[in-house]
Amino acid sequence: MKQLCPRFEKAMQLFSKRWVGLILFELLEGSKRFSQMETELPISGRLLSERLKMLEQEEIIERKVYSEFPVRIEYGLTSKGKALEPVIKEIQSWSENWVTHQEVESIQNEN
Amino acid sequence: MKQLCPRFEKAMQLFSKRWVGLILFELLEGSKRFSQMETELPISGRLLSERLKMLEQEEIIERKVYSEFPVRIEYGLTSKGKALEPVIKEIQSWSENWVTHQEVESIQNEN
DNA sequence: TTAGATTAGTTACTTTTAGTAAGTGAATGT
DNA sequence: ACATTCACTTACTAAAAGTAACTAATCTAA
Repeated sequence: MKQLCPRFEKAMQLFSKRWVGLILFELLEGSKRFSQMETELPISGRLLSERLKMLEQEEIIERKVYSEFPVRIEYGLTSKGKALEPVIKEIQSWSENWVTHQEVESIQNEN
Repeated sequence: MKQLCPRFEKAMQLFSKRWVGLILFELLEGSKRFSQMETELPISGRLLSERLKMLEQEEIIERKVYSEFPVRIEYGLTSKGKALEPVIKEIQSWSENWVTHQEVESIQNEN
């Protein structure tokens, strides 16, 4: 097996985990709370928690605890995370140009 | 659940399938044969076959049969596939700037 | 004419990851 | 003391990925 590019492989390993793209898309709008993301994305608490933990470990997002009542925890992008904006924008732009109406329908019927 | 952007969701659904990114990376260099990709990527025949079939259905790649001996089958990008180049380039650029040496080591120890 | 080589897959099986739904714990308000 | 809210966990089932051995079609050489 050839070595391609280890950094690219690592990046793809991250990016190709389900929901990571949508989570980053959300967080590019600004910091969000757990429950807010759970509502806005078609992802369960279990996986959201798992992904946030992983993205925090990768230093792509950071977790901030506000000791209010009820407790408020906000997730936001680090500079490493913000640096992913062009990637998300390119995917967005491709999807607007190339993903057809039909394809969008079929994804919706699944839910 | 909010509606985010259905086209973006569809694109991410594609992109977040394991190996899709690496397959596209490979094909941006030019058309490739099945066995060549199997050698160059850390992916098994079973999944490579599955992904190529799916990408063909999505009209991102096309399959060309050359009736030689032994039979030659080449996979290449369509214009929809080539339009993904900026996405791949942005991921590549991010990975060069932000993926550390350590992270690259850890991925290699897994194999 | 049959045995071997070559490419592009497929099948059967195990392991890992994702999805669902119900439950937990800390902090507070009534 | 009891209910409420948020941010998760846990236990379980379903789907996807990984592995290895096998197949079908075509030609070539003995």
